[in-house]
Amino acid sequence: MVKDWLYKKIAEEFHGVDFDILTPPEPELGDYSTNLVFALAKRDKQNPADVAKEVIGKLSADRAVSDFFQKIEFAPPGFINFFFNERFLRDNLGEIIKRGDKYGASNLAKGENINLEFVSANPTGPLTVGNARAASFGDTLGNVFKFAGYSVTKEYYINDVGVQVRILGESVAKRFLELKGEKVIFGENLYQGDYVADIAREIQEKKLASAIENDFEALVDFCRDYAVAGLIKSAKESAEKLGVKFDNWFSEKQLHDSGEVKNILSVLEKAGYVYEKDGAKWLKVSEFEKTDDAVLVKSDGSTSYLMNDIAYTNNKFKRGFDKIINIWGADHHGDVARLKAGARALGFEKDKVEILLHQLVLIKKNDELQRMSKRKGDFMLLDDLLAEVGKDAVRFFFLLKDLNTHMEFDIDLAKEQSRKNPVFYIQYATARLNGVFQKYGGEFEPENFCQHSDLLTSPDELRLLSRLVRLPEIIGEVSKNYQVHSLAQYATDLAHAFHRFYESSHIIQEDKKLENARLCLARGAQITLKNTLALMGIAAPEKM
RNA sequence: GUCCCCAUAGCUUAACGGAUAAAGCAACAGCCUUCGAAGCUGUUGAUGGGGGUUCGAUUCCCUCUGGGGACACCA
Repeated sequence: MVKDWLYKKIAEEFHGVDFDILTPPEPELGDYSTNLVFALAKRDKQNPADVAKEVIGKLSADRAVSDFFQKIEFAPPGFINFFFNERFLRDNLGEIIKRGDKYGASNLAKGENINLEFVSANPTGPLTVGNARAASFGDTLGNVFKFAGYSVTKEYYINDVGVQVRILGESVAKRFLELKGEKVIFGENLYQGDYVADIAREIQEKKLASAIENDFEALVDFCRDYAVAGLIKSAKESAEKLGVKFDNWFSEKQLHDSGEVKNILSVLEKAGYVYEKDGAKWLKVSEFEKTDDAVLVKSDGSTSYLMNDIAYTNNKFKRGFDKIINIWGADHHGDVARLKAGARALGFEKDKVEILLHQLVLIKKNDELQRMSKRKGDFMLLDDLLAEVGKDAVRFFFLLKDLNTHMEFDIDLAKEQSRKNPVFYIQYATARLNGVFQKYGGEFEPENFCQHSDLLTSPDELRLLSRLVRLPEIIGEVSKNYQVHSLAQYATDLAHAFHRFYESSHIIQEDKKLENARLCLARGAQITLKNTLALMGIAAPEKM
């Protein structure tokens, strides 16, 4: 990656100074830029122009620098701008075509093993629109990790133990009894959604519970297990419709059955991080984080969510992961410090557990915001949205935005705007590219076609070439800063550069050498776009 | 009451502390006898209020206002 290379180069020449490699606001100003001169001028109390002259002189003398850049110039008040060497851009084009669907991939991470957990919605209802944000983001981040050379497991944690699923079981059981004509009190604390009654009807129609229908507790247990199994299956199907495939569905139940929860509790106790108060056992969170201590074992003897999650975290490390990353909704913000404290109490290093929070998706209805609540049965199903809008538009809609963006999801607006979703702007570029090669008809032969790439000299051709260089750099950055939306921004930028090229430069034409050169560029753009879209889990259609 | 997040163009969003704040949609004006006009070019238009730090602040700090979220022996 040129950007990293340039940074290291400058850092070598001028140590002890803080600087950054930036992208200039206008392409005309160059491909990279550095603010090094601001720092140097201040430190040495010198005029920026003089400092810049010296810096440029030093860098230009370096052969490797001039291989990458043909022009390096000072821009007041204190920037130095770098312009790609056209020869480098053409060489890079050859590299893209050679690497094909591997362009952008690297083994920088050397196989470091990451467990990426996301969505993990309680199996007490179907996936909703709110889950689509974490799903789109997590899946794409995982793809980027893999491309950057990490070994990644995408994981979904199933809370199939505890109060919530027990309430689900009770809800289904009562609907079941209702169907049999019994009068039941269906409290507000039960799950109100229609899907509960659907499951109950299924149980009745298949006569699955006839042996236990007079034993309420047994009925609840059965309904719970039956409903959870069905809802997990439905979550899998919904996720797959969104193009998300998890590598592992991890059941909380197995943590209890295997005795791991108890083991980890005693490990924590032996390490001295647990104390008793008010009949409960508490974790000394405050030894690690500026937060209150939290309960591990409730006074009724059952373990808390936190305790289970600490055992789960331990289980992940036991499976050999070097790093674990959880993507949680912002409503779990308060739990971040507690889980991290638990991991550290077990002796895991601070930065081995990372938790990314995304702001919640709010549903707007009748001009009123409301959180989607599974309990109240008040939500929009992911499946319904996908049926209306389509996978690609849904994914891109979420991927364009920073995780900290608070989103108001107006369903009618989403439907209306789906037609002008920016994803089609990008997909239209892939369709146009396909059209070009179809029109050309012949085989694409890189050896012959790309030997004329020095004919690519127009501003639009060079701009497109310089965009293509960026993909490996974006992937490297996203794999470190998790700013997945910059990949989506890049895709838009790339499509724009292509559309401009396409409009200004006719590809199929009389001059066969120029035609070859432009076909070569078109192929490079096609590969880069396809790879970018593939990372986002979005199709690159040949026709629209 | 305490803590976290957010406020940028009419709308949805970008901008590792850097240059004239960038895109899409909407509006307006142009561009199809050649590869797909779902495109291209141009115009209008924005950093919630007040302080501070800095050579430089949308970005960092304080404060006010307005929104979202969390403050359980629920998960």
